[in-house]
Order: sequence, then structure tokens, then C-alpha cells
Amino acid sequence: MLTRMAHASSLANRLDLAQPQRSKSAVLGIAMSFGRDMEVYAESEPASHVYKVVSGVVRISKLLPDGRRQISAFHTPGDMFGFEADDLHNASAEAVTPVKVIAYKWHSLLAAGSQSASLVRDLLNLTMVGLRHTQEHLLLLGRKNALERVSAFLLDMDKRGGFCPVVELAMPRHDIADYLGLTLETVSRMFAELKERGVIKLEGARRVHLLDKDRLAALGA
Amino acid sequence: MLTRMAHASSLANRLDLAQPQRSKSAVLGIAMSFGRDMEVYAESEPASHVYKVVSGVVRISKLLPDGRRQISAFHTPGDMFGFEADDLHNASAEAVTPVKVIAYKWHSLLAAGSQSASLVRDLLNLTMVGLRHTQEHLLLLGRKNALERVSAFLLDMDKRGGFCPVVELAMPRHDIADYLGLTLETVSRMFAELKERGVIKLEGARRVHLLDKDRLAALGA
DNA sequence: CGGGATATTGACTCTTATCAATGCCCGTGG
DNA sequence: CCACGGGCATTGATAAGAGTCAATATCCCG
Repeated sequence: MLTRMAHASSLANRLDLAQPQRSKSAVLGIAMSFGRDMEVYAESEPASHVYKVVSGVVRISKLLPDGRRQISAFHTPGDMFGFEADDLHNASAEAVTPVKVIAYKWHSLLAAGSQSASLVRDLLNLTMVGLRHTQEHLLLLGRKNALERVSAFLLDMDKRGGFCPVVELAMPRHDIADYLGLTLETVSRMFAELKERGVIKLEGARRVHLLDKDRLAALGA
Repeated sequence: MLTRMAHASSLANRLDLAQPQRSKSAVLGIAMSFGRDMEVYAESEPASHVYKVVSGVVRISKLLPDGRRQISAFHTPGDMFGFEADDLHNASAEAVTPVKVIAYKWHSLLAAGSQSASLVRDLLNLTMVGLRHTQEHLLLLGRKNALERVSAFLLDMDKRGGFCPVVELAMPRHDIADYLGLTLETVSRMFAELKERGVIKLEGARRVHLLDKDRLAALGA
């Protein structure tokens, strides 16, 4: 049981170093770049590859016919995304900032996996980590109020940034709103509220000083 | 690629038939029963097993310290649940109705998986299907209004019940509300609204006739 | 330095939550 | 078999939180 987490990060390394001539289970990825707001893949497009973020930030989102959008995740360097239960992507992936990724053919990963059981176990682990994150986000969307959502968001961004007291937000308010199930105006007001309470300090719209992480954590539930 | 879905259901069969003496990759499960509202496992309890529903309905939920609850899924016969990214369950599982399940040691599954790569691939597929469902639910919680949520819920229940025009709801209004991120009063009002519009007919609180599935689908988005 | 996109702030509305009263099943026991 | 009781569910009145629309303000980026 204790070995489960350990596997989660080893896949990225394995793929990093992969060279076709090295071993039977090696998988070669191809590097790709995307400009801001460019589409890595679209919803309902064939899901032939999975991706690893090298640099930049990627958002995964779904759209309703009338344009309402829900962002399910932001992916930062080291994250993998694009795993799908069937042959079509059921969400789209776009570059929030200029992005570099490595694309791996899903077919090749599975082929390599039939040689090495641990590679498939790594894929399983990555997917289970994604599921855990998504379930946590369900609780946020279903049961937390606006201030709690924004607080939780800032804490999450902080964690990804390595707990530095200054968080750089890669995305505009509109993306934050669509991630948190709010409007951009409400996100803005909650930032103002947190500023008011002395929990954060804003330096421009994108740079946030977390002055009191304990209080933020108390709010973020 | 087309083989991915096919694997999803084969795991259940493989486990059903499993007998320790039959093959190296067989996995033996143990049958368990739970009365209404009994706990199959609790949040933050060690995650030693995964489960398959034999009969009844199971709810997966997370609680906030102040008692707010979010149900992430209802599991019906044939579904498997209890997959976790780490060693502890990050949600609890409870019987909505009297329930029979088969419990499989996670450790045994992985051990069997090291012999048979396809078993781990089946587990991967089940997890990806769960992820897809959860992302769909994110869109519902983040961006749909009360009427759309209830309509989508009824359509989902209909699908599980095999598209029979009469849906039997196994769970009380409170559980529906906690699944849809609403209050039980709002769920009740939306049922009344759908009844008003001639889209459904109620026969007691738990039996719903879907009179116009097309209109329901238009609402459920 | 200027201009367009992005963000903030304000006034008002609307959906859903909250609080409260009533009604309806269903199972139980007389 | 019927009456009773207790959970569930429905319905109503009101309030609160977030959304909408609109007017600045600010920040980058060229």
C-alpha cells in the first residue's frame, strides 16, 4: 500500500528519459508548443495522445451549448493530462500562458505497458490522483461559499508554487471564476474582501501576497 | 484505441469468476452486507479494499467540519468503488439501501496485476470512467441551475435503470440535494416545477414517471 | 505615453437558502 | 383492520448571497 504514492511521480521520470533504443518499454514523446489561448485539444476530438506539461499552465474545460464554461483543472509543469475513458476527449485543453508540452501516443504507452506492469500502475496512480483532486473540487463547487472558494484557490496556488509567500496567478479573473463556479465580479469582490481583512495583499491583479495563511486555511475549509 | 472501453466491463467478470486455484491472476473477494445508512468505510480510514456492488445503492460523500456534505456518486449493482490515490479513503461510503458488496484486497489486485497487465489496465479504465463522471458533475455543480441539475439527475437515474419510463429513486430528497449541491426544499420545488410543466409525474415521493424525456434532456443540458 | 484589455466597484435583481408550518406516507401496534 | 405516530416531503414567506448590468479604474504592452 505504501508504494502507491511513490509510483505516481516515477512515470514522469521514466518518460523523460525514454529513448527508443534504450529498452523495450521506453516511450518516445514529441515536444510541442502552444501560444496563449491556443487549443492543445478540443472536446470530442479523438484522444490519441496524453501530455506532460514542461512549462506554462494548461486549463481543462467543458462548455455548455450556451457558452457557460467550467474549468476542471489547471495543470502546471510536471503534470500530465489528457487521459480519457473512451476514444474522444470529453473536455478541451488550452494554454493559459505560452506552453510547452510533450505528447505521448496513448497507444504506445499501453504497448509499453504490456511489457512493464509498473508503467500501467503509474498511469493508474496518476488517474487516481486526478480523481481525488476532482472529488475535492466537487465539494468546493457544491458546498462552499464564494469566500471559501477563493481562499481554497489561493492556498492551492500557493502549494503548487512551493509555499512561497507571494503567489503569481497565471490566469485572468475570468478563468479563476470559471474554475470556482463564480462570476469574475464575485472573484474580484472576494479578493477585495480578503484584502480588507488583511489576509492578502495585491500587487497588480496577478501577484498576491499571502499575509496570513492560517486565516486563509481557516476560510478555505 | 477501440479496445479501451471493452476492457472496462471485463474486470467485473474476471473478479466474479475468480477462484484462487483457477489461475495465477485470480483474485478472491469476500461478500459483505450493510444495512441502510451503515458505513462501508469512513473518510481517512485506511484504504485496504475496493468494492463491487452486488445489490442496493451506495453513496460516496465528503463532509465539511460544520456538517455540509457533498455526495460525489451513487453506485448501483455492477459498479466498483473505493479506489484511492493514497493509503487512506478520502471520502466515505455508506449504504443508501440495504447493500451487498464484494470486497477485494487492493494489495491482492495489484499482485495479480503484476502477472496480468490487462487487469491493471481494467482498473485504469474503471478509474478513468469515474474521472469522466466526476468532471461531468463538476460542470453540473459549477454552472447549471437547480432545474437543470434535477433534470440531469433524473436522466442519469433513468439511464442506470435501463431507460424504463418509471424511475425508482433509491434515495431520499436530502441525498439528492447533497448530490446536486442544493437544499432538499429546492429539489422538492424543482420536482413540483417539472410536474407543473407536464414533464414528469410523481407517484409517491420515490417513483417518478418520465413523461417527456426529450424535454427533460433539453433542460438537463 | 497611449490605448485596449483586464479588473474593480456600485446599484440593483434574481435565484436559491433558510425558517417554519403543514401534509402525506408507511409501518407498527392495538 | 384501522388508528396512530414518526420520519419524509411539500409548500409558503422571507432573507441572503451571488449574478447582472453598467460605469470607471488600472495595468500592461506596444
